[in-house]
Amino acid sequence: MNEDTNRLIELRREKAQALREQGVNPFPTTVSVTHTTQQLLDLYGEKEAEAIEQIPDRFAIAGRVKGQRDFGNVIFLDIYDRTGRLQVLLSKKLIGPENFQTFKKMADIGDIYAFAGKLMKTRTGELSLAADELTLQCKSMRPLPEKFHGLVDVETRYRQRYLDLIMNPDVVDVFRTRSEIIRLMRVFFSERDFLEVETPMMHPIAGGATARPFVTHHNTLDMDLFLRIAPELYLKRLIVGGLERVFEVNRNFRNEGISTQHNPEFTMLEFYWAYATYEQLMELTEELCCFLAHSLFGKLSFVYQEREIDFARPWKRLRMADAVAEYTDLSVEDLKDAATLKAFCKKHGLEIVGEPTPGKLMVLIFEELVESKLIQPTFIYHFPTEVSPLARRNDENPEVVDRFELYINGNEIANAFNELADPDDQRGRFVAQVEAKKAGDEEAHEYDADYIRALEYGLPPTAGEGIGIDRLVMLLTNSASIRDVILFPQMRKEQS
RNA sequence: AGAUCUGUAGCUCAAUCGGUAGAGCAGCGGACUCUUAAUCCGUUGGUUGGGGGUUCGAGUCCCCCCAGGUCUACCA
Repeated sequence: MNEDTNRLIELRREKAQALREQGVNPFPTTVSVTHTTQQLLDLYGEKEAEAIEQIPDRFAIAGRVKGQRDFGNVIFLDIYDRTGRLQVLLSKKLIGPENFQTFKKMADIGDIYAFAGKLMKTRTGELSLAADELTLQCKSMRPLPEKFHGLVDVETRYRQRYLDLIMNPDVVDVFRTRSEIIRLMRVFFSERDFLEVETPMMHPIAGGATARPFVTHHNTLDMDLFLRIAPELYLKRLIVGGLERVFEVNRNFRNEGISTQHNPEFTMLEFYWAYATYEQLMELTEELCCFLAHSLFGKLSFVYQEREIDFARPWKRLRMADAVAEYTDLSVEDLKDAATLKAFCKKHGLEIVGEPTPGKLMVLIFEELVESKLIQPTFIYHFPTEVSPLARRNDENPEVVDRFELYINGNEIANAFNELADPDDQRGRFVAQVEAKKAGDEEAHEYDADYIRALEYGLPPTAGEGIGIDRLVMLLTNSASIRDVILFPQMRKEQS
């Protein structure tokens, strides 16, 4: 139905107009509030009725009216503020017949009111505010969803998150937890002397990851810019600058598909630690995740989608080659032979593009056949050099880099490595990427000359890591879709 | 991008084989001074996502389009 002709909205408009004519502004400035609903419950919820009656103070709360039980000369209201719910008792006796009548005629579920009065206990023993004063704080023009089933429609929940938040307390909890996780991360890194920084979101060169970027344009400079796909190259410039320990919590933008695991803009924690190695990052990652789980749950295990996830340390560590050997019938020796790997891929229906190296084939097999089986936290390390253009080679085996990814519940949660500090090696890797790009690899890196210049000044031995916050929040809030942990997930345009 | 499912009143859902579009809640009118989805009586509300087709007749069958969910692909 056309929203402009909806009779429920029309009725509320008429009520607002009637209020104006009575001298009541339906959209006033605020009145002072003394307590939240939770404060009152904490202070007086357990007290006996007699004790409550002795309290001479008046209290003022404000919130949305979400429920109403009308008994003629007395009305019970469910008032919700950010902390929870309190019952308000409105009676003709206390507020006077005129106010009482006005409320009955003009108030709707969804309106926001402030109430002041003394506390009381009802016959059922529930702490309630017996209002002797009420002030409309906002006239709501739209009816809320039904009180029992609430708002279920997933599309409406995402498009109108405000309504989702009004109706579904579980959703509020998820976003409170998300906020708490990010707060704890800041505590964790601050305690370890990491400096929080903000680096550009608009990059002249989209670097630091392999992904297709969003392109935008700066009019005055008349230049195309890319929304960042990763902050990595800027954060490492800061390590060159001597900051030594930095972290950033911010959005990355990747012009890729949307799924339960992917949103075009997503939040990444990246941190860089000079004079540390990726082995130390594994330790730090375990510490961080355990700190989060312990802070949230008071223990290290939790259930995700009916599966028990256990953060108890130490976490499993597997070289990628060993992981592939463990989860397939290939041997570590087979992994060096392109022909064997190609045959294996063909047998398992894995699509091969071009003439990949054994390393690339191993990664393909890993991603297709192994990843999803890594349920408990597992570090996979020693990635092939050719898929890791910014990572330092392993000293014993230059074919692999000192890099790991963390998998939990079959999902990549973190990616980390010893940073490549050798500017000539880095230049060579960029050149290889540029050639891959010319050969049609849309996601290959571009050549970043200033980054090479920075490396030429000297990057101390550094390890760096990125942690996908949305996915970690999914795990820790038992959310099945990334859209459930992003307040306003990306949607197509709504039909008018 | 492909496969598949879904879209009916403000919300949550019905509607048998293709045969008069219905309920609960909300709303509106009324009763009620202790309820917790209050209760009771009465009652309004529909271009069935949009467009086209088949048919005597379409919410239902067919085609196109729009939006969403899930899986796959890309990716973190």
